[in-house]
Amino acid sequence: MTAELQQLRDRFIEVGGQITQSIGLGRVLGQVFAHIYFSPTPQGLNDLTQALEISKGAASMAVRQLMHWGAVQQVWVKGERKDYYEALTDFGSIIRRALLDQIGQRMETADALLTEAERLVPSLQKKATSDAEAFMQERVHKLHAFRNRAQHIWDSSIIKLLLK
Amino acid sequence: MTAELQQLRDRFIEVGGQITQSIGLGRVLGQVFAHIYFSPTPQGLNDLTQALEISKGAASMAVRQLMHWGAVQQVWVKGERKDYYEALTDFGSIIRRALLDQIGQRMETADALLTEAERLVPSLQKKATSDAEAFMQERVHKLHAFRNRAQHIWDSSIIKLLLK
DNA sequence: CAATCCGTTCAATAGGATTTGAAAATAGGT
DNA sequence: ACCTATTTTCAAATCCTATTGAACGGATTG
Repeated sequence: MTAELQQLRDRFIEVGGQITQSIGLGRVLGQVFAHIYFSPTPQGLNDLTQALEISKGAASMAVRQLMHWGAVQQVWVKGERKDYYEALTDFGSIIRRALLDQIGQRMETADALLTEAERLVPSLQKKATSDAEAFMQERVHKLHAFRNRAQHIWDSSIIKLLLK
Repeated sequence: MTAELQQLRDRFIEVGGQITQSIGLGRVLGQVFAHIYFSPTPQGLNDLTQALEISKGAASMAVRQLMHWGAVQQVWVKGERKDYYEALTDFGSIIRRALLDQIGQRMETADALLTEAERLVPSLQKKATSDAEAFMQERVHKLHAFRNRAQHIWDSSIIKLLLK
């Protein structure tokens, strides 16, 4: 491989790390995927620790996360005891799974709170509502309306990504 | 305001902080917005520092960020010198602006790299390409293809959010 | 079955991001 | 023009998260 190509590859690894870092997944994850993605041969943990100068633990964790999202798969290299990995390239599926995994629970947390708020707030309508209570009602209501719209947009975007 | 309502409000503030925290925007941002959103009257920096127990600096920065995304607007309270803020409720627009702002540059960075890669890689086709070079070509090509599709999905999702 | 090789775990640490708070800048009032 | 109230800035400190690496467990080999 020419020095030029190697340099390009390193840049991809760097940018991959920046991207995952910036979305709160840690630098290593993106770097590991980029490294494997640009490796013509399956890569073992050793290869990762050496190429990226990270610890075995970090490599192990990153690879497991990537497997969980189907970004990487284990391959069998005959005559070798080590685990080897290669990249999968259906980015749509990968991102879809990662998004569902990452954002799913947060949506549930927010949903739970909204549901509780709805349970509490409508009961106010019966009382002679103070200004403060009426205001609270309106705010919760607006939030609820947006939640429904967001849900819809979210679902249809996810489906789009899912389809080839 | 009843104790129950106050408690609910605090929970929204807490969850708001968790959400912005988890997407790498810092806890304060979400808390400040939630506080203002659930305040019937315009809020000054003092109100924020007291209610959320944060420093004046943090409050100032959070408010400015929120203004930049149109999540909050300054309002004039007559007879007061302080700046007061109230929440805007067009969440679609707010999120759209925040996304464009946050993800925009990253996309550009990645784009620049891909463009450079494309510039470098096609030139390889003329040479007698080694296996390594052919492989690199294929990988860059797949990435490029995805980029185009992602661009399309991104744009149409953004437009959906934009429209009421 | 002892020795070795790998992968995983997790407490400790390093590194980085967030927050503070004092100082500087700005705007308002007299 | 000065004084005061308020906001903004940014270096320093704090807090938190990602990463390390030693210890463990499981699996393979001779």
